Amino acid sequence: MDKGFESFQEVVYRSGGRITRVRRAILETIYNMSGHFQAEDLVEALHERGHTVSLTTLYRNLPLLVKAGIIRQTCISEGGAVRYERALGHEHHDHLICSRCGRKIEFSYPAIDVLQEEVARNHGFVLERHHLELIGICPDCQ
Amino acid sequence: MDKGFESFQEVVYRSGGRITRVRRAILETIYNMSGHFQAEDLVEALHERGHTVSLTTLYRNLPLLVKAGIIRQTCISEGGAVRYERALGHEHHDHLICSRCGRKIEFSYPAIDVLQEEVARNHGFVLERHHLELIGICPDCQ
DNA sequence: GTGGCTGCAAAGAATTTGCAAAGGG
DNA sequence: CCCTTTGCAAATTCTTTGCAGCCAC
Repeated sequence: MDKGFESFQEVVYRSGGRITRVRRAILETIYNMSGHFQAEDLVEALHERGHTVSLTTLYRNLPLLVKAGIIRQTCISEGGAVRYERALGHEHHDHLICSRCGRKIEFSYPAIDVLQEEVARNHGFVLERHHLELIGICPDCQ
Repeated sequence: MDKGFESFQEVVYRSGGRITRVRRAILETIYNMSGHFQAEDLVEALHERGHTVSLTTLYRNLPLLVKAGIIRQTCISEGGAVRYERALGHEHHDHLICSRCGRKIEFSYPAIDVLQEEVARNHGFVLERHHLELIGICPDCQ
């Protein structure tokens, strides 16, 4: 819980920034977000919790939140806005996505990660992260 | 070569459309594209080959080209425009991306595909396609 | 010929930037 | 107190739509 605040604080201070009421509110609201969200969803969630934050401010803070490891961008290919998901306390995972109903299932499969490391090593890369998205038809839609 | 024309023609006709000079030009230009490109790159390439095609028309044709399997959307997470790559005569592959210099390396690793099939099966999904992106630091940037 | 296609200009959606006022340390 | 942050409005960027004329079949 506090872990996120500290790393955010560190990122902010290190870039000459300050911890403000708005930033605290954003952080707190993100802790209570689940699933994928875009900038506008987050503003809405903030409003529901009684905080008034503009979209502009949010857009300015998102990069800091990513850098602090509080959220991460997802690679879900749905046209339009950039999607994020909580990263803190939410292990890395990949997605199975139904192309008919859009249902998203999170999974992780260590054996795949091992092979990815292998590919990276073969090319001399030091792997930082990955995005894997499996698109298909879910049982209900078949 | 002609294979692409035929499948495009089929998609166009099946939706009550017509094969026009502009569509032929787009198709021909895509055959000569390499790597990733966005709508604007394609218009430029068309101009260089002496064809005048508007961005509007291109945007209207991209979905048809995707449906015909001529191009596919890539999942490269760089903010901004949607990226495509040639699909025809260009086997499915995944990407290794350097987070420092942006270099992109294509690879394919059948063993990973096998495991992906396994994951999908475990969840009752029928797999249609996938996107895999490995982000790390390339040998030159280390 | 008729109905789809094209280009232009204008509308839209998501994100960014300029600026003056508010607020953190 | 100084300098960052904020919110508003306006600007940008990418994409979509409306409409009149053009063109494929």
